[in-house]
Amino acid sequence: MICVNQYHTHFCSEVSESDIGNQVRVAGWVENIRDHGGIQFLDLRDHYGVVQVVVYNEAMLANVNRQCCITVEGTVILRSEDTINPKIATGTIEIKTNTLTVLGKAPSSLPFEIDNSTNTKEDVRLKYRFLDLRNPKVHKNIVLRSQVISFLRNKMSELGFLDIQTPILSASSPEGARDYLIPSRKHHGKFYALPQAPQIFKQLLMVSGFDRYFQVAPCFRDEDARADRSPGEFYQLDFEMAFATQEDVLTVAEEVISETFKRFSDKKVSNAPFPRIPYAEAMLYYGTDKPDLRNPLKIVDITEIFATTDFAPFKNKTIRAINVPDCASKPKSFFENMLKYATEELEMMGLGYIKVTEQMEFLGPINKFIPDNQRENLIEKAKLVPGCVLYFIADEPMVAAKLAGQIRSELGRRLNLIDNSEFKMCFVVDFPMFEIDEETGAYIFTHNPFSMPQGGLQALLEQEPAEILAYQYDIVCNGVELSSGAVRNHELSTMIKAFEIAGYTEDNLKESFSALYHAFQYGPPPHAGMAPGIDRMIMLLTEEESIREVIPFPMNSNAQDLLLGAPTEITEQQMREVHIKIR
RNA sequence: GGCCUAGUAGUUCAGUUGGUUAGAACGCCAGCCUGUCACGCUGGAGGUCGACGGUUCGAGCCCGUUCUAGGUCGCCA
Repeated sequence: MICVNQYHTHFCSEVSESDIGNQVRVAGWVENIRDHGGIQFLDLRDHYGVVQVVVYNEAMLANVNRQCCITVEGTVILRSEDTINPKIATGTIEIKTNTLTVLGKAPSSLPFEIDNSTNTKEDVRLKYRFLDLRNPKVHKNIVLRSQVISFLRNKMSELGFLDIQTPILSASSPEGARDYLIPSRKHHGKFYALPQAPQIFKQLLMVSGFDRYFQVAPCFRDEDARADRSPGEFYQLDFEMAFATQEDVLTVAEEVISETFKRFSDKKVSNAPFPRIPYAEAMLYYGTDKPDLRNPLKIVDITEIFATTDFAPFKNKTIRAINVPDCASKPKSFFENMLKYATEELEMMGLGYIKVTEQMEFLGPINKFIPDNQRENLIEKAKLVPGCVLYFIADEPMVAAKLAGQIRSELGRRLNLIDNSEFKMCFVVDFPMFEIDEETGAYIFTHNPFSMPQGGLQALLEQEPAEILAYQYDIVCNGVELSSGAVRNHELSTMIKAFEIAGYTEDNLKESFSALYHAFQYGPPPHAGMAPGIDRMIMLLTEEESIREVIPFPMNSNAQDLLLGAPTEITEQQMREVHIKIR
């Protein structure tokens, strides 16, 4: 693979015992210099690896600093037994330098230690990202990213999907995130927008008769960053299938996702088929729509046990409970700390619990509020066994569900119940189509106005909107939402009705989504798709906590590119051309 | 926009109750060193303690304002 030229005959990683006695040339960056007086050792690193270079003439190192770029010509020699370095792949040999040429100088003082760059303040790293990326650990993440994307592309092609590019300069969409806008020069006062996702275009491709589409799609959203959310732009494996059901999409997704995770990780990965968990069950058992299935704890609803209670915190509340096995013997501090977490972090009024003794007696202040005629029922419902602890969470229905979910996660963390050596996947399905806006009391789309309601037009006509489910699904890995997708609503009449429920007229629809509205009059096929987030996948594979660790040139959390300085000011002339004035 | 945390040497950090000349490690510079691989040894340079204002005899430390960064809530159909 190497291109033999004046710079190198071998990559640093390639020089081996089979080259002993031969003249070789290697090129790379000086990682370290150890000067012993009369003899100097250089660690020379390129993209592929590291090799030790020996210099017997100090004058050769006149302009050589760490991280400068050099090429070295020399003889490969075997290291003596006692000087072998088992820590590096080329540790049995070294290169005795004949000539050393500096190809690119570097200053003697660097902004940070390359080896340790990941511990440096992020703004400094990002300003010198080109140096940060020389850190083997950071470098490796980008290599992995490339390999994962290449694997995904091959896999999708293998499954018959066509890689089709959709426009980057596109139109602003009325729903969803804030758009990145680009002023038009030729059309005074008008703007392009960068796509938040290729949603409309991929649906149009389905109408165009392409059966299976995919794209490693850049998506742009002008929203604030999070540790796992890049500001500005991110990549999705966007795909869509014509004449497809929800199951068809899930089958493709679980094959692609499980194979990718297996290929690029040593961890145990869920085999297909992944569990399909209805949204309502996810909220009940896990208290979240992105359950971490590595956590064995499950939430149970015991509202009926306390139906007649006078205990004020439980009265007329939804009550959820979490059975924690082998927990009764935990020290007092464990329970105190959990209470502290509940009251301080979650702002709960309290966190009741009972301990179950060997004799199946209940200990704890909540005990006296459990009606005697419900004790057997509670044991059965919550599957109580000797030595377990049952935590109680009482509140309004949705609040109780979410708090129970947070308590469940925290218990999992504190009790080390999470097996970090596996990737556990699931699909969360059957999301509700509509929800009630807390401020206005009106129905709004829960997720996506393009989803097909389960039961179609008839359901929209006959059912209570809050009861209607959508063919809408998420893929979740270890509690991280990897993507969402849906069977799309391709029937204009159904779409009109759905928009009507959400308070929009047919004219609104026609105006906001004119392309779809127009195209769907010309024989749209049923279609469905999904868009797993590629950056998130790579984060999971590399176990990085920040998405910026897996993006070559990320923006900082304030949406600035510290290398190029974006966003930058532009000239008066540029502004005039696009008819923009800054106030 | 709200909240939390942080900001001290090039980097990572320590800095006691407010009290002498603000320290350490790594890096850098000079010297010594022919087998190191986190080389070693000796010496040295390097600081607007984020900024501004206040309290005080005296502020890195206390108070106020502000800026920057990271996290988080809102937001992300």
